[in-house]
Amino acid sequence: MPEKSYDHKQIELKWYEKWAGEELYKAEEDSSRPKFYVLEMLPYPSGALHIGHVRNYSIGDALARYKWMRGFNVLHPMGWDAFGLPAENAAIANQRPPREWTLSNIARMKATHRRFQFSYDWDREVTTCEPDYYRWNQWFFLKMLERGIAYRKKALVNWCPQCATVLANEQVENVCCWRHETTPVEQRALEQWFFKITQYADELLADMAQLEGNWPERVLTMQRNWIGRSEGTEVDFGSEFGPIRIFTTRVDTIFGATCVIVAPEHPFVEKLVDAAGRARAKQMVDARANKGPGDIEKDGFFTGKYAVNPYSGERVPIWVANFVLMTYGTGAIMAVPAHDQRDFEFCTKYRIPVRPVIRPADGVLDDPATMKAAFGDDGIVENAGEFSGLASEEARRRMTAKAEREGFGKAAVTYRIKDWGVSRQRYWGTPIPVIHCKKCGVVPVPENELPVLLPLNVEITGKGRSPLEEVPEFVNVKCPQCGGAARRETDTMDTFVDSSWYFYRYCDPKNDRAPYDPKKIAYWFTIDQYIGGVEHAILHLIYSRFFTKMMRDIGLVKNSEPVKKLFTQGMVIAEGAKMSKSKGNVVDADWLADKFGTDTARMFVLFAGPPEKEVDWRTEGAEGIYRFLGRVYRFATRNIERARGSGGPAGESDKKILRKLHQTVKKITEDFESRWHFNTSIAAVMELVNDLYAEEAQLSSTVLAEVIEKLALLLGPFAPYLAQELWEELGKTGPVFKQPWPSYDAGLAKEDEAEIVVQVNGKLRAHLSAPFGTAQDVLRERALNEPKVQPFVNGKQVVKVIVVPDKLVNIVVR
RNA sequence: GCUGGAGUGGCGGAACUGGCAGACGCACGGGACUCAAAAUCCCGCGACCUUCACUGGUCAUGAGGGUUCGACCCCCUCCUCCAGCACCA
Repeated sequence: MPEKSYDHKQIELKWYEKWAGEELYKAEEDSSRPKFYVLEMLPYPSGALHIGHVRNYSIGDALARYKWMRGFNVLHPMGWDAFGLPAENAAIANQRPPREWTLSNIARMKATHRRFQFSYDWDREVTTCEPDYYRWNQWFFLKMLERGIAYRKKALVNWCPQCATVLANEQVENVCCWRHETTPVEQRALEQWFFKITQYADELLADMAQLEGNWPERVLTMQRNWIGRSEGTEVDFGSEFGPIRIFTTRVDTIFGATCVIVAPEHPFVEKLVDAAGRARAKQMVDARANKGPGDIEKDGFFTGKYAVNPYSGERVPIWVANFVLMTYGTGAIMAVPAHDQRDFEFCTKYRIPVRPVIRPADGVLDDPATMKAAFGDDGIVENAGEFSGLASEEARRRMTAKAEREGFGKAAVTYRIKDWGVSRQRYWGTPIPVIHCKKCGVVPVPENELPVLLPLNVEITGKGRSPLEEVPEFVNVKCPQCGGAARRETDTMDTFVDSSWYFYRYCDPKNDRAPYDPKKIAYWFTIDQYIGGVEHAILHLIYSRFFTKMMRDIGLVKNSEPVKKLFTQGMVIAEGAKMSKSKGNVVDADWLADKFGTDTARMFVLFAGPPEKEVDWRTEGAEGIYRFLGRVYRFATRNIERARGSGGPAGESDKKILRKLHQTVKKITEDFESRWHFNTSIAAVMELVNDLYAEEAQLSSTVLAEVIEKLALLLGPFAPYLAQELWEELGKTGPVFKQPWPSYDAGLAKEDEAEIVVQVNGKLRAHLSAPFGTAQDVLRERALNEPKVQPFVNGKQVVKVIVVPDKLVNIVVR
């Protein structure tokens, strides 16, 4: 029974070929609904694979295999595999585009767009550009257009000069493009397509209540901040040019308002100031657009005009200032320097009076002459006419009521979230299915003409116009309504549109009449467990919640939320930078899989740390995993003959190993059920194998057989190829991960005797072992008589002895 | 600035409910096997003190304080790092 050396290449290739094309995970609809797990692995048209995906994949894959072995019928929607497994779930694999189509497209994008990183062997089947997705994205777009959820308007939008495209607000980080972190975005006024996500702002917020506890708190916090709901009051300040409407959450402070400030982009600026003033305002807008990360100095000027406070009748100056945003509230504010820190800073700079009108419940009004900072808390309103003496909250209520009664204002809710700009001037992405006709206006492409596909003969110039504009066959069309000459829309959709609903398509991937059959969705949804990266907390995860609500309103789905439980794995960091698709840093994972095999690569990624934590990517430790797998393989192969025999000594070693084995099964089972800390699961298997090496010679055939079999099963989720190979070596057939997960015997896992720790004043002094359930006073006596304890107790007074049954004795002396 | 999260050996990380701090792995050192090397197998590996040695002890979980018989874990104050948001009225 010579051992075999571990040849990962030969093993993995063998099973790769055997499994190719097989539907290994096949979920069927049955009376007990299977679990629905989704890994965030998107069939982006641009979907390149990166290490973050590899990690995500490894976590989800191990988990899905485990669930599968537990008898859960897991729908595990992987159409392709990061580490060289064949398409494992043909049941859900997307219907692929014709191969030639895909390859020519890729070749073209590769050739013309160097920035675009491809890291994967495209000759293997990889989901890339999907006419299927285009079709249904377009279908949804038309439905949204009908309902006014998709609309077009001229708007100030974020423009990345490097990408030469428009970006959504969500894709702007630190005023720079998410793909070019040092390139500030510009503001441009362009005709753009939008999705009215603001219509769902309230619901997106309210429904978070049902996600509480099932989604990571930080994701919910981020979404809450992003939606940014605040309740307040809109108030019209009168002026000779008509009312200037401001928004405030603190109308109770309005008697302290000493000026009105409008944003430099505010439409009133035109009327309020002369050409010089307009130039100055323009300057402010530009300065803000070009500012780098960090603060800009507060800056403003007086317009020379005044507005009237409708509550007090007081005339206050109107200013223009750079810190007031056109994109929030009404684009105009009242400045209450005494009770808002920003206003305080601004007004002190320009010597605008500070007038306190709120005092703490048990204090007095601040003295403006000595104030160092604004008093921003609620309190008691003073010097406010009929409202004097009221608490802030009550004052707000009554003041708002008065505004409504007298028609100069109203209660209002403002959101930070803005409508989702989906227009992109990129080549890849779903073409927006509308036609512009001089006579008929915007005409939707008729449903039976979908999908509108991308032309292949394009040149990608990066010049700031969609490359599609340069393709006359694509652009010049007949108007579907009047038949006259018309132009096809050349903007393509943000790829986040694809990712907003792709998991619905998993449930019905071959449907060619609709994106999916609502009955199938009703069966599968809501997703039980979604696994993805934190980096999508506010992009993808808000968009897909919005899409679900939109689809529900169209009558396609019944659920209001797409995902019941969310798990966000930590990002992969390398040399201080996060690994992401847009940077194309993919080499390491491939290199790892190539050098040590996919089993080692997958297991190493899992061993690197707990999955919710960030990991610093370094490959030094991978050899340890490779060594470990080799140890397992050699142990199994050299003992396989012995394991087939019978009998042998049933000695101490047997007992010890059996106990360790059952403890290991218990530990890994628990890790899978609760924490998903696979790093400790793997450590546990390593411990078991270390013990096996120590006891190897003394083991009986029976125990060897049990141990090798369970080892194969335990390794199934982490190292599927090796596990399968061991399974075959054992003379068993069929895929190892279709075997039931091994059970453990709690009795066997238990130690014979409890090991009791003896402490003196909390310091460890001795160990003793005693049968489980030994009486407290017996433990107490034994501990006190322990020789190693004597020197610390002698000559001292024993004050107290604490006994924790089966665990510990602590002797307190003085 | 605000909101989350985290600080444990040379490194990644364990310690799950307040009960043996450093599991497991990497790196490193030593030994066995070998003509030799690789591979493999075995042993050691927080710091300091003590002992010829066996051993024994002290200090250690970012810093300081508190609660407790007992604190990496709970509470207070502070520091540092990471992430998200950042003039949101």
